[in-house]
Amino acid sequence: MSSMKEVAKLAGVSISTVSRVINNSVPVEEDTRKKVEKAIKKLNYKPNLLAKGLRIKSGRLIGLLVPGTIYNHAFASFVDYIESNVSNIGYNLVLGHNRNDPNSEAEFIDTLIRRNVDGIILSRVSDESRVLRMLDNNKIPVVVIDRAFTNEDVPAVVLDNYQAGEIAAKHFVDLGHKKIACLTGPLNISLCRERLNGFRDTLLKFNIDFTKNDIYEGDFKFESGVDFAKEIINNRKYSAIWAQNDLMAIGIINHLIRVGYKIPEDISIVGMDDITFSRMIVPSLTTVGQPFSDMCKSAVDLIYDQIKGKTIQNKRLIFQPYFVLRETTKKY
Amino acid sequence: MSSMKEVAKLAGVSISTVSRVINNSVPVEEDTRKKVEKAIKKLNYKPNLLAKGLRIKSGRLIGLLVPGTIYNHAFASFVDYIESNVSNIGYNLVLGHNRNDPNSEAEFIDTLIRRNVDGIILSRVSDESRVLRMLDNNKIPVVVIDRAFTNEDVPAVVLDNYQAGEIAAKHFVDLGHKKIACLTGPLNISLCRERLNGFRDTLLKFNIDFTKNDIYEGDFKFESGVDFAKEIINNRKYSAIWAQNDLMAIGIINHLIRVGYKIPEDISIVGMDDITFSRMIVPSLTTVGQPFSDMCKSAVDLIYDQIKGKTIQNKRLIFQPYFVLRETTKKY
DNA sequence: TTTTTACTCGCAAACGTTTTCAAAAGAAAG
DNA sequence: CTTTCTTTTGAAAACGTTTGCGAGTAAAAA
Repeated sequence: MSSMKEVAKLAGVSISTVSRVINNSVPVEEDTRKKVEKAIKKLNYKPNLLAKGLRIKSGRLIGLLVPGTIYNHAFASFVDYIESNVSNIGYNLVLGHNRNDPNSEAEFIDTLIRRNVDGIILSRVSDESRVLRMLDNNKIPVVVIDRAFTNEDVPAVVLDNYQAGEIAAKHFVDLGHKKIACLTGPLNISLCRERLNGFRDTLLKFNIDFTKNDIYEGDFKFESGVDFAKEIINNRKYSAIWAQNDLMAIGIINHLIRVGYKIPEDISIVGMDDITFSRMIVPSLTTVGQPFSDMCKSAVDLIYDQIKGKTIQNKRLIFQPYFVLRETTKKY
Repeated sequence: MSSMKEVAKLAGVSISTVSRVINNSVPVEEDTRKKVEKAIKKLNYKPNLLAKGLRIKSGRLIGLLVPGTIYNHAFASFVDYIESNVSNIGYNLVLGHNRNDPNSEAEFIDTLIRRNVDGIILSRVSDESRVLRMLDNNKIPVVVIDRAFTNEDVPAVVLDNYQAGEIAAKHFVDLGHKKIACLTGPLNISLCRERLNGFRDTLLKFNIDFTKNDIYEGDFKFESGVDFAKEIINNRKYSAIWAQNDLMAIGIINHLIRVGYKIPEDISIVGMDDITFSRMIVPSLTTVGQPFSDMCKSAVDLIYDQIKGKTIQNKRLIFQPYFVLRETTKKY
């Protein structure tokens, strides 16, 4: 790798001049600019990003912490979309998995800081307060996506989860269902409760019976859906089920089909997320989608605004879920 | 962020001493070590990685280039597994998507070099020769995963794709199928041809008719499977189909079920990859699996060996596919 | 012509580390 | 009591950039 010094020597100018034509921070005479540019081309020179970063205190990096993409396809989308947007604004993405281990999570954040990252995007954090403590010592732009912090000061890109519940419930109401269950995610997670609230409130508004007993707590995994299905088939109590993510919905469908149910004839099922696979199964999954692509774009926009020093007016960007009618639901 | 200078001042020693206790490169007296360690703790000091990297010419980063994980779930696994292993050896992962655009691909590699990455892992490259040219100017450890370069000098972690074809074919043979088709990936990709060769050779060895006409070229996407299914249902010619990845297999199944086929009663289908979703559909997909986790571990091991200066004996690590019997195949 | 102003450019410090070299101090040997 | 050898430490250069300051030159104003 050639350095500025070599470019400078070849062009017969000083290092500072080379720097100036590269960043064109200060006007340099057309003549010398040409010379420098020629030298740069000839040596195929590219500025070293560590040196630059050290000097200007910016690693030109954005960190992304995800819970791991294998068991939840939704996060694979996050990684993809975020990388694209990060790349679009001229940064690189350094990726870390939260292994449900606060320590390795903290260690990752730590290396990010030590790399002078310009921003950090977090989705699902093991230890919120610890992360926050690490972060606001150093003034690093942050945004959480998918799950807001309880601390309302940290910018967040989230879904209107309450409305997601409303949408699912409304769909069941429209179809005339009366016996409805909900398979939630872990209820210590607030977005699961919000979804549930929207769902419950809407059902009650339409005078549909829905009690504690109709709520089942899952863990967002496929098996969780299977287990739930096993649990409810004994008493054919429900005609409709909302699972709070597609993976669990697919688990439910999987088991119900296996034991001979017809879907949607025997039971209607709605998922949530609209992962790519939900349209690939038969019957294809009716679901409440999240605009992942838009949310990711907003997340890095929000980081970028902070980098540029804009004060962000709206700390919480709320996106609306959309309804995807497919084949797993039917009039009662 | 505090710096070495502050630690040094607080501990009443020189910067060099601080450096020495941190890297314990050179013995320092127990007394002063204690003092320094106390100061480090007190200031919560962590070495800046840009400065360090600049000095020792190592960004402590490993770059990963993938084609994008959204449309092919297999690559989501790659990202996950690679990140885990990279993290295990104390490095961070910087992720880039090859957008099927040689230019943005080149630009990504370029920034990696400018960041003094210690290694680069490539899976699916748009412009092999260009990437190679960029890479061996600078002596950066490289390994390709999933798809080997034609240049046999660059270390590769690949599947025994020929054997994958054999496994699929053998299974059909064992089940007594005679009319067999293959939906391949893009045939300009060598691994697709290898898979096909293994498949074809095995069928022919068992005197099963298999000609050009039984080969259909897909593009590894779901829709490709659907289209293929549409094409073949008119003449119920085949009793068994091998799709060269699960996504296409799922597409085939999807459409066949839709038009009333029973699987595996009417037709047997085998996929390839063993992505997480292949066990979640009904019927679950019989498939030829790739040991992604092991392959990724080997890939970063191979990088690590190169970083450590070991000369790697075996430039091509070949992994064996495994067979996963599920529900989409049946005796003829 | 002399003075002022504007424009280019180079020097050198700085960013936060590592590492070579040598100095200081203490221990061992003569 | 020197001399020599170890051991521990600090000073300073280096990694490759950016940037404040001032010098030099040319153009504009007096």
